[in-house]
Amino acid sequence: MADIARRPEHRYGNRPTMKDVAARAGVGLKTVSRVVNGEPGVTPDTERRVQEAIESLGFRRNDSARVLRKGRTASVGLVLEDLADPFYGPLSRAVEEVARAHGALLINGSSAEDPEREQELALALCARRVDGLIVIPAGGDHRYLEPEMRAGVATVFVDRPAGRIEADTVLSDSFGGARAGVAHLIAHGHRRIGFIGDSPRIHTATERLRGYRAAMEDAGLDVAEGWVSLGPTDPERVAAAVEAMLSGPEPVTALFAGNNRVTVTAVRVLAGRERPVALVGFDDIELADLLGITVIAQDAAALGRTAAQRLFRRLDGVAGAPETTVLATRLIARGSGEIAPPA
Amino acid sequence: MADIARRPEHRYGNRPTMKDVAARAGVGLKTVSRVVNGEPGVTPDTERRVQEAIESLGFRRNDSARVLRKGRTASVGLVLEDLADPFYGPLSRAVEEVARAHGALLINGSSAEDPEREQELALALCARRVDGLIVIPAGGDHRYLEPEMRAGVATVFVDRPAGRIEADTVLSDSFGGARAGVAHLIAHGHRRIGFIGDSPRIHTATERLRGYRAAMEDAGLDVAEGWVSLGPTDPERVAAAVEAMLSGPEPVTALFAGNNRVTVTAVRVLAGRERPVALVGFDDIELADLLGITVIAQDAAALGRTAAQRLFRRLDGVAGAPETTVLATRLIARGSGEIAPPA
DNA sequence: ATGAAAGCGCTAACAA
DNA sequence: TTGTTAGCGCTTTCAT
Repeated sequence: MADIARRPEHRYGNRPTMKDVAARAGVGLKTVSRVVNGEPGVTPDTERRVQEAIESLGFRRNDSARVLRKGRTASVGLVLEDLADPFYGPLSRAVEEVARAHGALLINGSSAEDPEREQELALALCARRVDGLIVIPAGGDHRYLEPEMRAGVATVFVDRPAGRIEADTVLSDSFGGARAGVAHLIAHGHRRIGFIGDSPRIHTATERLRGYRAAMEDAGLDVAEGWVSLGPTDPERVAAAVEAMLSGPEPVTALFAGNNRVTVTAVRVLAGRERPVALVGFDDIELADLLGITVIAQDAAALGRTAAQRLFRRLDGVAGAPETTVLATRLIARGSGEIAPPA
Repeated sequence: MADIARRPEHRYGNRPTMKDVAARAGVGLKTVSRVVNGEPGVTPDTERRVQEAIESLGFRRNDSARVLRKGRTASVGLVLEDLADPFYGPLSRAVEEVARAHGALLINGSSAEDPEREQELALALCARRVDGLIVIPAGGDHRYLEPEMRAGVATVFVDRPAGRIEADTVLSDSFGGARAGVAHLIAHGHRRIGFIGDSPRIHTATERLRGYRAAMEDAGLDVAEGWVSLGPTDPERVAAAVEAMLSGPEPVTALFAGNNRVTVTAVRVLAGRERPVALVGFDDIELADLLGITVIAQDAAALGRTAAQRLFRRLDGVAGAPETTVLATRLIARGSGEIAPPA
């Protein structure tokens, strides 16, 4: 049986095809196709024979071939930063639900905040001919997607705007949210307020910083050197930044945390101090209510849902210039943001 | 130009194919294929001409067609319960990382704890000829996957075992973890301990209940009626269950929470009470350290990583009987589990 | 080094 | 009602 050993790798584990089913049922290929796809024009008797052949052979239609022929994959791609981040889980789930309502599957990938990996992922998804692409940008230049978009890949950017390219976009109001959060601290009597945010490469980080500065300026307050710290959001860096702002001759009496990771670390550091420090964080966190953390909440699911709806509207043929939607944020006062400065 | 209007829907937005590139570059189709795939046997000059044609046309290889021909999709499917659940985010991310290391993309779908939806999703993924499938079971009968597995779809079950079918499986030690958690409460003096868990349809829920009963029995303690409550984990149901166990003539002095959602609700309810009640929860939660919640932690990422590694080992041709791996859990004492019962 | 032809498994278009 | 033919865009095989 030498030929068995020499047989080429069984494709798909050597699964039966419509041709096999047709042979087994003693009908034509197209008849099988009709039965499999529930198309009319098959007598009940023929249909039964085909069904039997399908079951005895364990046939399942190969959607790869179908896709090739039909030209639509019924799948959309989502490139996000990190699926393990509690902010992106609900976002992804919301996209999935909309996709499902449109009969599409979701393929997602994490860029790990690496622009090259973002590009690699997005292009791999395009090569698989996803019908549409939702991208949470890691990089600042998305011209690499221009040929794809021109070729008909519907694309929507979420959470952060696209770089150097015009495209549909859905954002949260980072500027307005941060401004409101800082104004809230000011309203509670604070004058020396620190801002700790993500790397300035990230659009939301700079927008939130802009909101902070606007609120300070609105109140006629100066921002001293050392009150602003942007950078990676690993616990070590953030903890050091918090400590620095709380030490020295003119320590801040309140902190604005630029995102969920920063907030968590800030809460941990502040928990170990005797003198209370006010805190408002961007993004809501699980159990924040129990810890009394005041936050600027954005609705991750709404972000995903809105983006996916925009995507499918485009796929349904709605043309027109790219649109940007900005979703409002919401201040939730829970205690930490209402602590008064020391007298 | 009537024919333009009558042209069929442009496939893939009418993208250029290798044939187009070949015509443009004045070479044969196969030469383009060689350049695109970096195969040898092309002179630098020819290669340059092909590259130019590729760029000017905005060509990108259609992986759908490639897949059809090659028989491998370089993608794996993951069917989980809900991507928005903080437990599954890290699990999914871990699977993705392993897949990426093997050059594969991850397609994931949420079953929403609905067995029919699980099946629908899993079979849709099979129809797309994913190379492998990782399933977190929602249903209790996976015989529907038998033909697929026989046909060569590598399949691994995670977090909960497969129903009525033999398959590779990766689990956390729910029984042992719960037993250790309840023993911990007993060691701190509790005799009346309540258990609130997920629906008995879910394997981990019954396993954890079994662990609870074992620990009680080990200590020679009876389990009174009303101390055990299994069911949906929505906040209303859980809150009612907690209240019920804390009222009446013989209220429990400690609670074991069967999963992260139950723990969160339990903490909220207990926070509103004056008399302290001890609590140990299954699954770690963000900020649990700050709230002093004692938990039995399982490593979601390790679960995903282990399952994915098993999957790719199978895809690499490692045969053999299905194996079940059980990962250990870890008790993290933070205070809530060390509260003594009222004297 | 290069290309022509066959075919992956399916659907669209058109017979019969 | 049913079947036949011709591709979808690519890779494989085998010539040249």
